[in-house]
This record gives sequence, structure tokens and C-alpha cells, in this order.
Amino acid sequence: MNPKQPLNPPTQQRALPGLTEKQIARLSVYRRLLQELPSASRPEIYSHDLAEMSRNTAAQVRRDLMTIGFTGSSARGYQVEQLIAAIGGTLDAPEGQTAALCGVGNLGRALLDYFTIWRPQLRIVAAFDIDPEKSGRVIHRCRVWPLAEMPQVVREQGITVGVITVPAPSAQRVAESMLGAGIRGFLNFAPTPLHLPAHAYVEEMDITTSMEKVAYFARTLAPAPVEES
Amino acid sequence: MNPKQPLNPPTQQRALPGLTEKQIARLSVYRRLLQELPSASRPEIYSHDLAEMSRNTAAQVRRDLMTIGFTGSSARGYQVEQLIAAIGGTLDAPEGQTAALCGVGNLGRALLDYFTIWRPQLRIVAAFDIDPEKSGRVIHRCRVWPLAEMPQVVREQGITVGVITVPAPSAQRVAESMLGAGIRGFLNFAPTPLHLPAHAYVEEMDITTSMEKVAYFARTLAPAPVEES
DNA sequence: ACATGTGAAGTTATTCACAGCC
DNA sequence: GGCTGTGAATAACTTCACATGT
Repeated sequence: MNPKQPLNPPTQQRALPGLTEKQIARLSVYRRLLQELPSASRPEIYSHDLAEMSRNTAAQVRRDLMTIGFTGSSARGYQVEQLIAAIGGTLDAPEGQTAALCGVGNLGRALLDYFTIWRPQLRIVAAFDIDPEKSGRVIHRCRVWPLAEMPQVVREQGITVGVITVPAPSAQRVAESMLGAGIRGFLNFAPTPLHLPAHAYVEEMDITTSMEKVAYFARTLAPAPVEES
Repeated sequence: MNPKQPLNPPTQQRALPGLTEKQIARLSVYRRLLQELPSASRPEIYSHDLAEMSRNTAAQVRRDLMTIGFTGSSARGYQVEQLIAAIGGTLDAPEGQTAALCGVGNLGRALLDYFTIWRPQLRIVAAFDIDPEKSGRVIHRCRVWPLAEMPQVVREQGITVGVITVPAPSAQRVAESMLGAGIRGFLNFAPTPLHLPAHAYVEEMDITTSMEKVAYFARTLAPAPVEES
């Protein structure tokens, strides 16, 4: 629902025809899987292999690669190294991109840890918390600042991505403040939808809802086929 | 990709026509928003209000409620209390449902905390970790067991939902073991897709991919309209 | 007047299936 | 023979728009 528009708006100078959320998500997964391939393995890969690894169909993989203009060779598949680079060409900002995290509670700390070892193209470079006890400290290599200083730090460092791990009642306020400081994309872990203008992008990471989905389908899905030999 | 089938398979005796993943997700959000409504507010709500709160359209909300057979009254909207109950009738297991978490690292602990105060219909009742240091302890009200005892505990307690927060290389193995013990639905935080048979449901919570999506759209989305007065 | 319920239309996403190539 | 690239077909999802109800 967020990008209600075709999501290929007048995208400044960027060439690629606006990819959709799902395409970007799949490309991200493809890249990660390719990077984890044992270096001893074949330098090419088939669409159906990548499909199986990513729980997709081969046709879907081929179409995704088509949309980023990457082309393989008949009967030999796709060059892994080149494909990784091509996906990077789409996903990564050439200049690099930095993120800020607001809310250094349990979840915030866990995420800082999660992202410590991270590709240089996209790093969390600052964390913020309203609790003065927490600021000044360095958690998982990331310095924690008082929330009040967030706007300056974000502006000075040109941070464009925000991770929200504050309690639900503060989420909207914090997000608006981050937006005002120049942040354009939000990863929201607070269990409440953010209301931001259309020129901001919000990805809801709604753990509660995901848990309820899993519970529902755990009950509802067809049971295992009875195995009679 | 997961439910490739229409997702309304021969669902045992359950009556509701198999709802889709998206519908379930939205219903979960609706319920949460309704529950958070100040008790002083009007006892009815309009589709367009719920739509605005959940970042949806009014038509979408009405259609979702239609699919669970809930009906409002013209010109007055939907009864909030009844609607909460109706969504519960779809989402909640009447008998209740329990979950197990594997991998008591930073993220696992944060999630245990997140779910501590939780509706009785769906609780994490046991955590498991391979590190013997961690077992026996109680973290956020939840007892931690050695991973080796997971199958017995899961079977004895009839746990059907699994949360996976182990490192990526162990995720597949742990998931298979949980499946063998009777778990049917998985919430996977490990950054690698799980390969499980069709009678299991897997929800991937791919934080890395979400972060890359946000970064991409933060760059790509149309900029704020220039404000000239 | 204004809201719901819903068939029909529209849009987006996925899969099919096959021509062309190694 | 087996794989890629892709138009065409299909399926899934969302929105429109209006009859109906209060």
C-alpha cells in the first residue's frame, strides 16, 4: 500500500525503470544467496537453481533478471560474479548510504548487533535514545546519542535511512522528526503504522502481525499427507 | 511463493473460506488498532476511519470484513467490540496456541521480551539454545532449555508455532527438527530461506532484505514537492 | 446525506509455453 | 537437449461505482 503509485515516479536521473517492492526484495535475496555460494562451485548458475534456493519459480527468476537488464547465456546460465555486481548496481547507492536507529532497547540493541558486520554500502552509523543513561555509550560499535541531537547528526552525516525501534506511542513522533531531518526511508518495528507523506517510504516490520499469520496458517494449512507404504 | 496453492486447501473442518496471507495480515492490524482505540471513543467505526488508521482504502477494509462475514450497519459503521471479537474468531485458535523460540541470542532475547506481555491465545512458552550456559535460566519469564530437549518439550506441550533466531547456518537443521517435533508454522529471522514441505508454513522475516528495500526506495522515490507559496 | 455490500472493472504479479540459441 | 528471453495467458489483488439501507 505504501507505493500506491506505479512506484516508477520521475526518478531523477536514475535509469532503471522503477522496480516494484517485490522485485527489489527478491533481488536482495538472490544476491545474498549468490554471495554465500561456496567459492569452489561452478561460476555459472541456472535460473532453476537460483529459483530453488530462493523458493521461487525459474520463470520468476528469469523475469526478475530481465527487469534489471541482466542477461545470461543459453545453455550455460548466468555468470555468478557478474550477476552479483549487476544486482549491486541496482540495489546499492554508488555513493553509499547510511542509516540511523532510534530506540536503543532490547530490540534496538539486537539490530545494532545484527548490522554490525555489514556491507560498507549500507551501515547504521548512529543510534539515538531518549534515556540519557544510554547516550555517550558505544553499543556494538555504534555510538548512542541523545534523541534531541538526532536532527543535527542526521543532517550533518546526510543519513537517509531510519530504523525505528522506539515504543509504539513514540513512533509517529520520532518518525516525523527523522523525516524533518532528511531521512527518506523508514524501517518501522513499532507495532503501529506510520503516517508519513508520499515522498517518504515506510516498510512495516510488524512482528506481532507476522506471528499471528504464522499461528493462523499453522492451524489452517492442509495437514501432512498420510504416508502409507 | 510459500502458499502457491490457492491457500484454501481442504482445511479440515474449519469453515472460513481460506483467507490469503494479505487478508490475515490486514485483519491482524485492524484488530490491534481497534483494541488501542481510547475507550471513551464512539462504539462504532467507519470503514474509512479504519482505512486511514491502517493506511488502506475504505473499499479494502469493507472487502476484508466481508470475507470474514462481518457486517456493519448502514450509515452507522461497524460495532468495534463485535468486530474485535469477529476478527478474533478468525485469527485465534479457540483452544489457544503456543510457540517455541530457538536461538537465545540478542535477537532471540529481544523477541522474548517483545512477546512477554501477550494475548493468552498465543504465547511463547519455551526457548531453546545449544549453549548449555543458557539453559536452565529464565529469560523474560520464559524458561530456556537445551536444544536437544526441544523435540520432547514441543511434543509434550503440543507447541505448533516456531520462532527461529539461530544463526543462518543452523536454521535449516533446527527448522527440520522442529517440524519433526510437530511444529507447523515458522517465523524465520535467519537470513536464509527455509526449505520445508508444503504442509509447513514459513514466514520469512528477512531484516536484511527489508533494510535493502528501504535504502533503495529512500533513494528512488520521488522527492518532496517543492513548496513555493 | 452518508455508509455499507458487492458485481464489475482495473491493475499488478506470476506462470505458461515456445522460439531461438548454445 | 537443455537453457534463456519473452509475448501471451492466467491468477491474484485492489479499486470503482452504484444499488441498497438507515
